[in-house]
Amino acid sequence: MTLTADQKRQAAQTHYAEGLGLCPARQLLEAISSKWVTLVMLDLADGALRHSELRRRIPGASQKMLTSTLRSLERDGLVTRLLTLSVPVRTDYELTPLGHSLLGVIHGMKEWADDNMDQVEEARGDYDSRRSSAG
Amino acid sequence: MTLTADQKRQAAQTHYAEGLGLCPARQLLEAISSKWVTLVMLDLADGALRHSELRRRIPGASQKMLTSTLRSLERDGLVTRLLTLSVPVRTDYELTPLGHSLLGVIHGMKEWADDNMDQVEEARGDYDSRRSSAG
DNA sequence: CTGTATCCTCTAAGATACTG
DNA sequence: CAGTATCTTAGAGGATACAG
Repeated sequence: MTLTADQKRQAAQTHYAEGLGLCPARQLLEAISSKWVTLVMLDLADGALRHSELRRRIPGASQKMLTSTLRSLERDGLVTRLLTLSVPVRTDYELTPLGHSLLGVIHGMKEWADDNMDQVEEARGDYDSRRSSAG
Repeated sequence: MTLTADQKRQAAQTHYAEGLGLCPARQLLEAISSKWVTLVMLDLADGALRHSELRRRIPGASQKMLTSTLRSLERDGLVTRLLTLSVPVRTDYELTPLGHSLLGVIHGMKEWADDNMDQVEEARGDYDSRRSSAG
């Protein structure tokens, strides 16, 4: 069978997008852009914390989201999980060396944001007002 | 009226999450984690490009996504759009100084990813095999 | 205390078709 | 060539209830 131009283009797009998913930088971006990842890592920067302590520090995260965030961090080798089988149970989370090194990148982003996001805000305001008025 | 403990907790979570949305670092993360943003910015690093040229370089992005990515970059003051009313029309996109400075952060992420994502990959493999086997 | 299972909502991303 | 409008879908995030 022959493909139409549209079908060929779409196949090329799909192929490219699949390759993109394997790109290291893309994977990193997807890992750290999930909503609570950076907050958890920043809280763990100074040492291990219990699950309940993390909940206290990040009240916006539901229990489910906190657990799933920690699971993916553990899976990625960025955080270790230490389970103590007492009554009641106790779990401690701690950054791995790899996690600590990633913290450097996160701080870089945070710094740029603190220095420049007000400019971005301003640009957004300008753009939006140009849109709504006589444009 | 009185609130249950659950209702109070949830109100606190909502309030916290709203504040989080205003955090500069969070906003930055949301801006650059959208799928095509970094690719577009990297392609514009060496100079202005036309819309059609960007499409050629990033075949995975549909026309709609490329346009909407460029719009949000323009709105954020990271990219300028120059429209030339010839026949056919021509538009050129170029990084602003602010956009160039953000490129530094992006390169930092890319570098960390190139250096360390193989370790992450390995950790994922280990974690998954531990899950599937005797655990 | 910590973690799982279920159900629900909202939106980013994509497919498609059309206009100046 | 560049852009817009509409429809659909997959998945992240959240609410709730339950379990070891």
